[in-house]
Amino acid sequence: MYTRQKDIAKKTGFSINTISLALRGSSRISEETRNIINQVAEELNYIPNDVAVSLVKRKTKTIGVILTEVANPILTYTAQQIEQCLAAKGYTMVLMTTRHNQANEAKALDLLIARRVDGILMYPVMPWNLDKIVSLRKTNHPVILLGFGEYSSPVDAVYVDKAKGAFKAVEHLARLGHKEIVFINDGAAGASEKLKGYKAALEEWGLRYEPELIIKPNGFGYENGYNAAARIFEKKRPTAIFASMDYLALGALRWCIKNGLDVPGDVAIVGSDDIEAARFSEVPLTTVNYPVGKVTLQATDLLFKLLSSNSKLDSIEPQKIIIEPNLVIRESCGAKMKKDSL
Amino acid sequence: MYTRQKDIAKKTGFSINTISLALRGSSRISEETRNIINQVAEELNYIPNDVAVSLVKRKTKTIGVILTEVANPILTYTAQQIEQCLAAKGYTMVLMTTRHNQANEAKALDLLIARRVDGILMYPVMPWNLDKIVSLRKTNHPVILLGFGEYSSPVDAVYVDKAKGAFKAVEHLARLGHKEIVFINDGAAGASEKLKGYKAALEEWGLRYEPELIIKPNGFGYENGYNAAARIFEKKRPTAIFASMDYLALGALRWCIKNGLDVPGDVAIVGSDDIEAARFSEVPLTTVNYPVGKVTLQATDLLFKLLSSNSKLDSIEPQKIIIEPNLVIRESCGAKMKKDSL
DNA sequence: TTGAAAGCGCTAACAC
DNA sequence: GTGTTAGCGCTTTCAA
Repeated sequence: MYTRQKDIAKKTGFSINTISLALRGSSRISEETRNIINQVAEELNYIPNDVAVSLVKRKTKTIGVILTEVANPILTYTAQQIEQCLAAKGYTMVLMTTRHNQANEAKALDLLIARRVDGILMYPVMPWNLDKIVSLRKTNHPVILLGFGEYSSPVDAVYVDKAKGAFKAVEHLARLGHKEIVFINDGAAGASEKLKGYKAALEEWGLRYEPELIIKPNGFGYENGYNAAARIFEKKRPTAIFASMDYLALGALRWCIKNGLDVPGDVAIVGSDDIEAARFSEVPLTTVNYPVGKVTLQATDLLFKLLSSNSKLDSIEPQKIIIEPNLVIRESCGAKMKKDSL
Repeated sequence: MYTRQKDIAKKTGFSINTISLALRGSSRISEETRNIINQVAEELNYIPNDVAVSLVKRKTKTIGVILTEVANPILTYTAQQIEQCLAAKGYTMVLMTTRHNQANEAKALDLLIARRVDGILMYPVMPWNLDKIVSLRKTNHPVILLGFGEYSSPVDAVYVDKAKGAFKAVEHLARLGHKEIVFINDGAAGASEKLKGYKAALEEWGLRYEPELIIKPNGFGYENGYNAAARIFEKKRPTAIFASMDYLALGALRWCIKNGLDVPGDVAIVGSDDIEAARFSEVPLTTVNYPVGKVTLQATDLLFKLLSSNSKLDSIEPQKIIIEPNLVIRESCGAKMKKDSL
């Protein structure tokens, strides 16, 4: 079915070894024979067998990428960026998703190791339970963790400083003069850090922290944000809302408008993540972004650094790279005029 | 670094072959020795080397997936679905993106073939230039094309009937009483089929086809839809708009609202693709969906059918599977009352 | 400049 | 039941 070097050898009369060298452009082979060999290879439609190469080289030029899902636009974009980075270096990506299930994650890791990927980039399901990753590191398997929050275990990781993001959002609102800033905080990974940032910003601006202003939605969706807003305005009249996810913010935005509140006139809203829908909502949403590009770039860089180092992983200190998010200012916070947009 | 079967053999005193069989649970090996071997394997932390297995079995249990990009939500979702389907069958996915560039596509194909993937699923960059795929098929490489439009070449493919989708959209508008239905039609793959569907629906409802109602935007984005709407209303007062992509529809929607037109009261709007933003727009968008689940399921099914058939690909007729899209009715067309939603 | 031999880690066919 | 041998397609010494 496939042409092998052996076939070219037979046809040209050279040894397999010569074929192998010639095809790889070795200067140890005379140009003349190299030409002959290349030509015959072409004729026979020779396609190298990377599987065999991987076996002898003990390198697959493949990186495993494990995501919790890919519906999340941030992860989607991450996957895309990673693929590009890897392709540029001649590497290939095996993509697996865990659907937030730890058993799937374990299976994925095992499979990737069995396939002998050279390294792994992953968003862990449970950022607080990283034993497996730690032990993989001990057996010299490079795994870089990406993420939304801090990792305390001794692992290599690149993540976004969520506390800083929340701080920036709340500070921005405080600077605009808001005194009562609601925080719709989902319970997902990073929730406590976001809260930390929220509190820090309040303190910085001399505002009192009021627990009633913290509201926990019943989920991560649009509807949950809508309902959360309904709950808030039942008893309070805050002038600003910061939400830990854009969908929550968008849901709250919808509730406000539906109930005759002007955004940002009556209430300013800031979300988190900068998903696409944030840009196209009825009032374009100001939001804390997640710098996907930086994260993936740093992560792949770190990975390749580990791959090219010839010392044992065990002898290298785990590295943590922290990325700072930025505030994307649109209309929903009142800092920018409506006229600017379409 | 890695434990090999040889190491287990040495430690237990059995031959490599016995180890191999035992680890695969062969009944030819006595339970006793199997237990011993498994235990030692565990002790030594044995992890099979799939690369070696692939080499001898001439099967990699890997499927290559080539997408034009992954930012497009449809493709994202596709990638996710495919990964799931493949994982369920013990297959793994190598994902590559072409960024709509034919050279990248060719490179990706070559690489995947060199890696000896068992099959390929792909969204081609140029649906009308499929020579490479055709010749791959001749050399027994199963490639299933997914897509947005028809493929005329002799290839295996699963695609959505765009003409039917356009027909459904326009018919719906006609049924609601609209006489002047604008068609914002991007020039991408499938444009002519969509036009066919548009015309067919008009004819079915006894409406005249007016070329001035067909408008070609200057791109695929939100702004292009906005500008297209501006151009339309300069000279016409249509009551309905059908757009070949949701972004175009969303942009048109924004223009209408900004210019004091009520949607759907004054003008009804229908988009295509059912991207997420369609659900969360200021007026939730009625749109023709793209049944990703069905497409991927059929595509993987077809692929596995080809993989399990032991006759040469050349002797099997190329198969084309056509999927019919559905109309997702929301508020922007006026068929559903606003009260229903948040 | 080219070739011979060994080996990457595993499975398969056959023998015992 | 278990071992022996050969081989998957390639690279890598080492020799000529």
